[in-house]
Amino acid sequence: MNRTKIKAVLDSPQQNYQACVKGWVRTFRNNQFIALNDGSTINNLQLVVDFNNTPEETLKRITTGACISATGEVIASLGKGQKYELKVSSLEILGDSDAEKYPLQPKKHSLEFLREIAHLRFRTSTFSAVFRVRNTLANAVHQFFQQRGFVWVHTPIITASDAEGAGQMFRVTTLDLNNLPKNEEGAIDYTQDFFGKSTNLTVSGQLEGELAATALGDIYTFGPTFRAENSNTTRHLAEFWMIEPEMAFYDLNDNMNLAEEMLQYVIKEALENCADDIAFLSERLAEEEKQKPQQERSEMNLLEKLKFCTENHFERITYTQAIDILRESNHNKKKKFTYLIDKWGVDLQSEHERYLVEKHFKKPVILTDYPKEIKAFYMRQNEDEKTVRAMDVLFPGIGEIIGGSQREERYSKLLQRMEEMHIPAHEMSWYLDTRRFGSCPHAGFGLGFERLVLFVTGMTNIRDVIPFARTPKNCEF
RNA sequence: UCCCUGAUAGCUCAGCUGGUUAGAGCACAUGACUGUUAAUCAUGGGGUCCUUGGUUCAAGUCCAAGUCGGGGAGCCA
Repeated sequence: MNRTKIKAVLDSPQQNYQACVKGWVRTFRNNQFIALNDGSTINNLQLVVDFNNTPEETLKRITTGACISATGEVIASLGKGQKYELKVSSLEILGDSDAEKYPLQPKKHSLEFLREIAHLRFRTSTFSAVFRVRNTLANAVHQFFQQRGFVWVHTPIITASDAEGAGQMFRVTTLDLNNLPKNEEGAIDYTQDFFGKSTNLTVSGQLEGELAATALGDIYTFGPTFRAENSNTTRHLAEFWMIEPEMAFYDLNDNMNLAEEMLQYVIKEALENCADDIAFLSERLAEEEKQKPQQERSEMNLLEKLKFCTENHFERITYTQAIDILRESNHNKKKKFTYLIDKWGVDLQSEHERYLVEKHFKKPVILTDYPKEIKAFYMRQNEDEKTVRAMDVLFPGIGEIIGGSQREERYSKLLQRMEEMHIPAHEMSWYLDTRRFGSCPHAGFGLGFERLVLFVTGMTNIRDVIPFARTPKNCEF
């Protein structure tokens, strides 16, 4: 008999038919009730075993974690708590699980403990839900861009350019680290390395994305990105996935519209396609928040928060307006900020971003037109000569989820800015060629995929939304 | 990297101003029960108290260094 997925059994209006299911035992109650999960849905199928006519040896092998195959009739459940159950007529143990050694128990485990057994945490309700949502979001990102005629471009993972200035990079080499070749000056001789030069893992596909956008029009990248920063936070990974759209003929306004539309689209897709998972995660988060003092609990639950985001426009304000709001806030006047806002030009700390998003506007906020001193060289300079056409999308609980800008398309302005910021222009002639030949206004942004998954799943540590997290001092599995 | 904080049974945790044989719930094993929902009841086994060094008659408990975890900050997506 062909195997039926548990999701299909539970979703079907049919009953009183024969079916074969396969999956992993979550718990075995009362010597007759198996809660079986096969990953197709967060919901378990209850199997009812006739223990009087089942060998003692078989019953003993039905343990938490064991993999089994069961055939029988799907009937309306006699007990409460589930619609259907499978009355088992034949049962086979496909893989035993030594109950004494299997680390997962039918009880709540801490996320910290599960992180240490990341190879098994897929088998928990929480993590299977998280990774189904992650999949749906990834798929929705592609759908969104493909529907609009964007071209998915595969930018390189190994790069030779170290001029992007976006933080520490991981070195890529085949040189023998115990016996490094030296040149006449005593420095490492990279001409003997695999690529004949010093190479690193990419920190961003943006610059290559711009090359493609100034020919294909609208493009996006979606791939792994690497930062060797010694960041120990709930929002940073050394290896993460980034989505970077880049659009010819877009200005900052178009850029903001696209960012907002995209976020709302993918959240909606998750709400529609992962309703059970998100309902479970919403409940999980509410339970977790019960431990917190009243003041720190969020006003909306996860489900409400997600719906709110899809139904309301994001607030759009300039850096200058944000500074005014912050400076005039009671929070600032009562000196509750660790870093008080006194003058224009300072970079915003996360406490300020959180205040704007979580206290003042209580919704996602897009901040634009930052002082040029605190932003990257490639952002388009405004007429005021002080600010650049940058945008940061800030989300409650997450902070910056998107960073982007309209790009500086004017060759001389770009070159001047690179000189001021000590970016070696001679190493980036390939990038400057886009401005030298048929330059055009364009814009783009970078979306941290895991931060999006964090927001939609309501998880609070980024290490829990990627299967195998890479962080400083941690590269297990 | 900086600040705060933690590490005791497979898991979650208690263990007071240092003191004799380190506890609980869950898990596991055995038995009972059999329409359960993290099933229930009884009994039982289970410990490198993170590591190293120090103080002391005596250290799970105090001190120092280290390792790893958690929260916050910086960097950013």
